[in-house]
Amino acid sequence: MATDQLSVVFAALADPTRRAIIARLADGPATVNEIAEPFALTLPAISKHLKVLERAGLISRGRQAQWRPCTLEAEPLREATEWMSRYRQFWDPSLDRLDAHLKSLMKGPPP
Amino acid sequence: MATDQLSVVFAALADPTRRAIIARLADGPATVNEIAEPFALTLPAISKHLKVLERAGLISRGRQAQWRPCTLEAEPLREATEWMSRYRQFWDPSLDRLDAHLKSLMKGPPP
DNA sequence: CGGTTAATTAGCTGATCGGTAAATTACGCG
DNA sequence: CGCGTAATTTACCGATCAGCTAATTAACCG
Repeated sequence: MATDQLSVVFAALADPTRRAIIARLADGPATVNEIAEPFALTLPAISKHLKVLERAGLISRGRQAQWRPCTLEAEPLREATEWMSRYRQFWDPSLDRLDAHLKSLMKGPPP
Repeated sequence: MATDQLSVVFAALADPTRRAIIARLADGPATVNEIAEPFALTLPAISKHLKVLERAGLISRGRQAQWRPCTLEAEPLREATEWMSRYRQFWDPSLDRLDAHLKSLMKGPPP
């Protein structure tokens, strides 16, 4: 894909397994084995997904003995949402410029 | 990446060239040559990017003589935003559960 | 019809991705 | 120390991706 942060974040989200991991971490931190449990994947595969999420800044990792608990870090989601919000007028009818214009017209014509 | 629609949309957004194309189309429809003009890429490369955006449902294409004008279709952005909004509480302080709890406490303890 | 312009398709290449199996690191404990 | 458990790293594979050049299709114009 590319090297800028936003691209890395979107690329990380473009995989159902990684989105499921995020969903799991929304319920609280978890170890790698706990995260891997629901998936029909090997541990190394999960480890790679976690690395992708970490590079995107979407998770952080602690260190407790031999466990490395993962925690959701949602800040990049804010940036991604921010980028998309620039186009919100194109899909949110309540923010459509024409819609707003028509509404202002219906409130009464200018003098 | 994967085959579900959300993955396709995120994958499409995970490229700066494609995001720039979206930004361009926010100013109105454009032909392929117009879209390609600002980039140091060949036309076939742009054509491929447009196909990716089209598969993601982010653009639609008309047909006027030999021109194929592209139009922004932002509906998938709504779905993507919707998915991210599930985790909004993790980055938006005003939506944080603990934050809300503390605020309600400060308004005065229950009887 | 032939010529021009717009855009796509075909075919190739190098890079990256997602997965596995096997080896390795790191820690806790007897 | 040696063993078990957690997790990562390494090495490798097939598939997909992003880019190019060259060839092709499609539509207009004279």
